[in-house]
Amino acid sequence: MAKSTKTAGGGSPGLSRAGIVAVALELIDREGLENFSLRNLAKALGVNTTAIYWHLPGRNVVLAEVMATVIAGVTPPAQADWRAWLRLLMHNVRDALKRHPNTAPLLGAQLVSNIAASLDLVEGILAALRTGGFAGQRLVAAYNAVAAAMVGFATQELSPMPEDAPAWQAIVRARLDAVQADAHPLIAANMKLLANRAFILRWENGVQAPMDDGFDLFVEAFVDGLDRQPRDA
Amino acid sequence: MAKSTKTAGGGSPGLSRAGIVAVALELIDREGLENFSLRNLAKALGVNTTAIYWHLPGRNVVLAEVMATVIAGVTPPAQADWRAWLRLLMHNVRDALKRHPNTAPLLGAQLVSNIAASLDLVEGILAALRTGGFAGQRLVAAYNAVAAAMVGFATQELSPMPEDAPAWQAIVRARLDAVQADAHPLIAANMKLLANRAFILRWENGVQAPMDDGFDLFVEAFVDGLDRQPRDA
DNA sequence: ACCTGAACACCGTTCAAGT
DNA sequence: ACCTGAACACCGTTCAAGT
Repeated sequence: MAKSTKTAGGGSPGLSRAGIVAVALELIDREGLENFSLRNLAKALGVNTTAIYWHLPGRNVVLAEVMATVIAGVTPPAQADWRAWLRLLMHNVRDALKRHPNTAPLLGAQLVSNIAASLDLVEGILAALRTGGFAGQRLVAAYNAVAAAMVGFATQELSPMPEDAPAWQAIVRARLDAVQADAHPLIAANMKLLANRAFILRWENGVQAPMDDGFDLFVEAFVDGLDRQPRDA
Repeated sequence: MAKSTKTAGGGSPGLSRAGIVAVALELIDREGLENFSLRNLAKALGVNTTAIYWHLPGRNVVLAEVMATVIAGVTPPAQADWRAWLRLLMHNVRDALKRHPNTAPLLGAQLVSNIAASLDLVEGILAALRTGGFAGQRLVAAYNAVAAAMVGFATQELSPMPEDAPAWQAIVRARLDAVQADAHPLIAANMKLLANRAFILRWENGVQAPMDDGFDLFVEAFVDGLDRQPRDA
């Protein structure tokens, strides 16, 4: 366990903001968000914990920067088909989170991570909706609906499981085994299709048990429905 | 600061599972999720921290139970109009989170809280979708889409702000002030409508700055769009 | 059965001090 | 300018001990 030469980028002096964030993301990918701490991060960097504070003001900012790198590049290039653009955006966000699923809880649930999103993304969504005919107050409402839809499915699909997976699996399975056909007929009738494939009834997250069908339906429904809403306030 | 007689329900011996959870929710409502700890909870209960462990196995279970009480009662009674049922469900979830906004991050982003949802809710969603004509694999896909839509908007709208609100507001405002009309024309043109009213461009959460228009459009778009999707796989 | 008390192995952040 | 070291005020959880 030697020190130094661990800056990931290979900067000359020692630490750098970008290097710290890169190692933080590696650490979260490997060990999970629950096990991430500035103390562990400092250890991985071969440095004293408090050295981080010279480059970044605190833990929340580190996490915001981590999320910013995760969702960098999700904004599709402009195109005439605004519905296709929105679909592509939603898929890009999900794909980005799939690459770093342990960061999923940081997106959406924390206002901190709002700053992670670029203004180009905001402008892109507004441009797509403007092409679609939305303006004024309706443009803002549609923007908020898109922003929510963009992260709503994937953050839940990919949210991490409890630490002790086997115990968790046992609880959910016991719950499913106890389902009575008279009280919950549709759950009972579709048990094989639902078990570990549906929210609330699963014991693995989207990494092990992807919900592609549900996501595709969600995207199609949302974009189709958005196109059917009135344009002006 | 006397001890005992703080069980909220007024149970005879001392602590009770329900009493602990009730006080935990009060504490989170009052002080926020960031400042919630089992040690604070024990103090509020007038008891040693480790006494909680006799009634509940750990922090995560306490939080799951808290969320269960928050979303208890969101499932609407069955009705013939399945679209109206879904709309009502989505509004009920949002209303429940509005009553306890500090718990919003617990819902959706944490697989733990999955167990907070009742099987009646699952059965209700399946029944509504079955009435709408969904079956088999498409039923499961539609269920997952509904489950995501149900919590996706509200959890983000109501997610808490960073602890030091003024500093946060300053950062977001500075970002908005720096918007250039040539680089981001639509943001610039709609600045007054967007500032503090849109995701990424706000500095207050849904408690201070509700997003009613965005939520209503989200609900209408999703339900309309869902009704337009093919029913069979 | 229900709770206390001590202990273990951690946290984020501040601040003076080094180089 | 950049990092170390000590210190402060916390955490969740385990486990033996009390009553």
